[in-house]
Amino acid sequence: MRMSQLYAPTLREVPAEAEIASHQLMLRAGLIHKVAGGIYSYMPVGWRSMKKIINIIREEMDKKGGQEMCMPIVQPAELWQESGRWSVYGKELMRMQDRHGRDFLLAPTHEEVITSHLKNDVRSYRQLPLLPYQIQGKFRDERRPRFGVIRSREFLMKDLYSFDRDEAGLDISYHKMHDAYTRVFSRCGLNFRPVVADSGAIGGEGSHEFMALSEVGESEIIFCHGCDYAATNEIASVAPQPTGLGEDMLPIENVETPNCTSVDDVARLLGVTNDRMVKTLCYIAIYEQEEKFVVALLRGDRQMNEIKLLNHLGCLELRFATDDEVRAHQMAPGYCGPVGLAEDVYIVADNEVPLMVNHECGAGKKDHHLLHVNYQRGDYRISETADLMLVEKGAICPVCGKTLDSARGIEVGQIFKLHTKYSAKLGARYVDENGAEHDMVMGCYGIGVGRTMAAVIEQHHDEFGIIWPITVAPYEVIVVPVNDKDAWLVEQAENLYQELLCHKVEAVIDDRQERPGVKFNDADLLGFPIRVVMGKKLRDNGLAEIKLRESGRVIEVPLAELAATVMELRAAMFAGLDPDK
RNA sequence: CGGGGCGUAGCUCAGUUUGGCUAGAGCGCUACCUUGGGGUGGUAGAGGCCGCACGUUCAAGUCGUGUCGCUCCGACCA
Repeated sequence: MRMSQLYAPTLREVPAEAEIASHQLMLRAGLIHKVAGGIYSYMPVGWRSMKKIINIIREEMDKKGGQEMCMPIVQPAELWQESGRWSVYGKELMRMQDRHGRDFLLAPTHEEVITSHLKNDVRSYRQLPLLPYQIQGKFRDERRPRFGVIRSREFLMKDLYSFDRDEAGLDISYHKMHDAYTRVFSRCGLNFRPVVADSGAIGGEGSHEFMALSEVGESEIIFCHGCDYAATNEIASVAPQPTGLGEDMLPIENVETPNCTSVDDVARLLGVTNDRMVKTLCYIAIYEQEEKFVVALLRGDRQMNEIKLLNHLGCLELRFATDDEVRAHQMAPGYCGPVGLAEDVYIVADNEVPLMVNHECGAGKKDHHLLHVNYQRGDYRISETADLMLVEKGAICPVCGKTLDSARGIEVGQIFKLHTKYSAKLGARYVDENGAEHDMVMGCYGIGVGRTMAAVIEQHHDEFGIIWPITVAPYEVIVVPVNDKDAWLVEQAENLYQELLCHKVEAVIDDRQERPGVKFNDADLLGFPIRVVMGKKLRDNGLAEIKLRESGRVIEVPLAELAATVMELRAAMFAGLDPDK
């Protein structure tokens, strides 16, 4: 490609709308254009990089027995009514009607369609397992699109679905995908980590997210330095650390605590630390048919993980109870406590709470708290205990007992075990060797392609621009003749360029009538892994200069060895990102 | 969805407080000259529904109402 012809609308200044480096660079390098909020075009240079990522994914999926296909993004509501998601999925699901007034949607994911195909096409265990996949656009009407292509509404995703005859088969498929994902992200040059995850609205048990480590990531991950434990903070658990262990149980005291409605205030007034308190949170759990008042108990210094609570309750939504709703259950807002609550109130406690000795808590009466409360003595009732706390840095690893650390990550992929959630609803069954019918056992496995590209840039850039790993670089080499008035120099550059093309090297020649500084800056911005500069030194000493974008290393090479050297360097870069080497 | 900020040239932004000539700058773009190893210097140009609508006024980029869009924080989310 000739730089003079390349459709790469680069920007010298940083567009005002972009906050993070990858978004700014994608805009500045002309990789993407915004069409509407959360909706982007991939421009030619950006799309070349996307195609590289797609090909890597495709190769790894095919290696594991995946079979590529393509499903529609516009789907009829009936399918989603059958699976139950038409009513469950919220406003994120883009719904619409056709000219006849029939309901359709823009697919945010494709479980329904693929499952309905398998239902029609697969009868026998002999046809399983099957691993169909596609690389398709998806649409989710995000409340708040952000960070360019990282959280967009329309996005490109690879989604593979596994269909097995039983759980053992699912385990095999799941492990295949875990391995494939590790290879995909390694080849893309990402610093990533698979972590145990919540399976969210898609449902099912067993899930890993693949996190590209980055400070601008939207997810927090909790991991252990002492062992392999790593999980999203949505699901991370810890070893319980109840306070007061070994103390004698003291009699309950009712004390006045005027105007102290927060844990901090009360603890300060009583002269205890927050971890000696139990906080009582009142929620309204919203189910499809009903609403339920829920009291949740947590050690005073912990934060509630509402995702855990929501999953535990099995409800659709969760909100704080209003002051009136709290009063309706014989409690005072700001002074709630579990002691003396009516029998019909559902009380769920974090695992730590029932083990705590002599804790303080609200008295259920305005301006009063109770001291030395003990569940084990029967001071109050708990309906159920569960893991409810939000795990933070510094907590204790549930596996090895060491201290946990935290980091932020961009979620570039996720794998789920769906089990029979969709096959049962949609009737995707097969007959085994004994003639018995079973639901197929499913898994689903997604990779955000655009997000992966953004994560690569987020991890590989400097103040001058993008530093592409060669495996996903739009072009591999740029040839820069320094002086376009020097015919001999231009000719040498052309020769090299043609020779590289002959060897299937993806090369660009900067044939623009620009100052060297302009060419160098654009080369840095666009992030070509290898830059060849031909200038004065070539004329005077017969030496061209090769500069590597990543290390900044400069090598001076005689003209005769130039092409061979470029190809060696290129091969070494590929080898460095090959998980088999 | 709640709260804040912003919509003026392709991009970054002045101008709006206190309404008043023909709406500005830098970058980019076009032509020519100059320069030729890190965004060279110069000359001449092109480029604007001042987001949209309605209203107030002799007069609106500037004031009011509405609306659309963008953005940040929060809530939420495979």
